[in-house]
Amino acid sequence: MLKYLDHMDAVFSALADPSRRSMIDRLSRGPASVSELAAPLEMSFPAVVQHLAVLEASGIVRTKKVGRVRSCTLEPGILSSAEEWLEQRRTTWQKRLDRLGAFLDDTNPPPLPKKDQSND
Amino acid sequence: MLKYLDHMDAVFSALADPSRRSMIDRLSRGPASVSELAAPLEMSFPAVVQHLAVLEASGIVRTKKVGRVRSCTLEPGILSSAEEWLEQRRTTWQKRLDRLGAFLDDTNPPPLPKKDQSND
DNA sequence: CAGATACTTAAGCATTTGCTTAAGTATCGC
DNA sequence: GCGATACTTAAGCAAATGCTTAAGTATCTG
Repeated sequence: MLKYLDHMDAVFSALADPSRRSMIDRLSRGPASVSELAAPLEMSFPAVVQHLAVLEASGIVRTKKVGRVRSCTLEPGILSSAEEWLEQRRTTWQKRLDRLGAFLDDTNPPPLPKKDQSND
Repeated sequence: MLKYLDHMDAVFSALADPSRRSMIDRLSRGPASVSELAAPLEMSFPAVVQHLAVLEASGIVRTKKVGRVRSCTLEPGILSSAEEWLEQRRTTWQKRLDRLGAFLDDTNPPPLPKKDQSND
């Protein structure tokens, strides 16, 4: 397997598949066995196991085998890290817009404190 | 190109590549031409154009050609939608933990405030 | 107009991904 | 023990991905 230079690669790659997102969705409601994760998915059991391996490699899911059942749980911190990456870029963009707005306000001061519409 | 059943596929797939994330990062600081996006990336120009096409298909980036220069801008709403998907699952998980905690508090009042834990 | 700049398009190729089937192995319940 | 259950592992394959080079086409600049 190829090693990810950036861990975000693994996280966003794992999130990029609808079957894997459905597994995450299921696990957000509580731990589940591999069979439970597989039940709603229309694919072979080994295919589900492979998806699970991707989720586990990314750190999104942790599993632990008890007897013959593998129990899977969500690791919410990893989802947070992805959220933070997105938030950071989005807010950088937003701040830039705010600065631009302030600059325009300074350069060209507000003429009338009207609320409804501008005309002329 | 294959049509995505779920638009989140396109968004998270686009985010899964480090070159594309670096392009998003650059664009979060303001609009840029394709050449500007390509400059820090150690790959051929057509490769960058292909990455840009992925970003544009996902809706994360919008582009507009002015003269011979294609100007690229970030579409922050798409990043928000990805953020919301993650937040929703993470908070569903968190709420479940909170409910579980409340249940345990009701059933079995707190004995000792321990901080350590080990398992496996 | 001519040459430089900024993409654009097409073809090809190695690797990765997402499945499949066909085998295992390791508990569990009687 | 013995069959059912719950995975596990391996091999194979079609399609998608991430590049490449080699050619375009516009649009500026002098």
